[in-house]
Amino acid sequence: MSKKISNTVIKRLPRYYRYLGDLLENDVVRISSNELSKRMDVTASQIRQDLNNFGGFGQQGYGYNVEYLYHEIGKILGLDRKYQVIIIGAGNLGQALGKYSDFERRGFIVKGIFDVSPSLVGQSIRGINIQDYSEIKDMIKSQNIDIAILTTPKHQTIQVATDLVTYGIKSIWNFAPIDLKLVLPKEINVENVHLLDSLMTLTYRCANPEKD
Amino acid sequence: MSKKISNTVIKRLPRYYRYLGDLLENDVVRISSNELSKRMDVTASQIRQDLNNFGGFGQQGYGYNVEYLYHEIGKILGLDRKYQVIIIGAGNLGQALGKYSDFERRGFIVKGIFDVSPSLVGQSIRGINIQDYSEIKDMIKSQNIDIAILTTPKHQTIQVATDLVTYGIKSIWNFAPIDLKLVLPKEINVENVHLLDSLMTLTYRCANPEKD
DNA sequence: TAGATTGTTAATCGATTAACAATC
DNA sequence: TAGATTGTTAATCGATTAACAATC
Repeated sequence: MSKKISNTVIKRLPRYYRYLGDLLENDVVRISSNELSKRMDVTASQIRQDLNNFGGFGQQGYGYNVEYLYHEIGKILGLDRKYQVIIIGAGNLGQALGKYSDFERRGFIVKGIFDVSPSLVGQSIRGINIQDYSEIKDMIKSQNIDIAILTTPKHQTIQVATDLVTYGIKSIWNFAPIDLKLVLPKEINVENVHLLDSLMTLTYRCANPEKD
Repeated sequence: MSKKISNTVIKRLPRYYRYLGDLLENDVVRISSNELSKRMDVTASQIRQDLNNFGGFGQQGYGYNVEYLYHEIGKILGLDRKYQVIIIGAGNLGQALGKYSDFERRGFIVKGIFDVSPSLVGQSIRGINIQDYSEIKDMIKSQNIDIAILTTPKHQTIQVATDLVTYGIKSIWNFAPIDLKLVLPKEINVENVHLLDSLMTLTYRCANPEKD
């Protein structure tokens, strides 16, 4: 299938998906790129260009059917299936993600939570036992884990990620302040959430307000 | 002071800051754009262009002094001061952020955590009492709060954000799946962390692996 | 001084926007 | 059919990379 989709486009897809989901909730049946562009504050041209990377989902003179487009983008994003995930690192963030029921609703099933700390192992998060890190290999092999969520301390993260890849993990959602992509084989999918980086762009704006 | 800095550049600054911090920890005294470019996997040209948006921090024939550049970027990012923050929404994520001590180390001081749920109000997170949402106005007025962290449910978020702005909040770190920027006055700083959006770019890559 | 490396200008590349013919 | 709106090509804009003179 055709040419490479640019990263900028891919990163916009979840936002389209979110807006279409809202429209669907509000029983909106059809929408034109122009109307959507006003709501989302992007150009209609960009919406049409973005969508046409994946196919012609609209109809001249009519616009887009909201429900159809929503589901099509969902398919493009891989949301037409469930994902088995594990969480590595049962600290504050790991526990919070484990408890976050929105993930489950979206088809992300937390099959295990792992840590090395004896004080955490054995505790239960939403009915999921925190297991010792040493058991992770078995879990990955036996349970067909799709995604590993990393909330490990910075300096252990590279080792953990390398292990996981050895055990067969193909996709990592990484919360540690490390650029894993640079140390893992390039076919491994890595998506980073760098919370402090995000917060720093906010403090940048505090320190450098727009002058108008 | 001079021309507008583009968003793409601003978003790269925390990453530079992170790498320089690592170098500093490892007692590296000087670094050239070329060497840094290899470590970070960006072009040396881009590093020099980015930095020169803010001034000439290097020296021909020598490169950049790591400690100096680290602190200069810190200042640009507004990290040369403390920030008083409050967290609104004491659910899993709000609590995790409240407990996250790395923020404190970076100068973000959690002055209060707020929720509407009677079962949460009165509980204590790292010595900080969860207060009823109705007390938020006083807190903002009396304590000079710089940043509000929003981990509220989707459908309450716009109302909460609007209130906060009325009470004087200028900067919002938003975890709710809503584009606040579109509903708030444009001088309010908003930085979003859309966790599900991020996860969806990962599932996109699961569903559409690179062919080589 | 000679070598190294920046700061900065110019060239290239990619992403966004505009325009419009195709078509429902 | 006439009006609306897409899909798509062409034009513009901005961001990245290359090149090199300035200079430490």
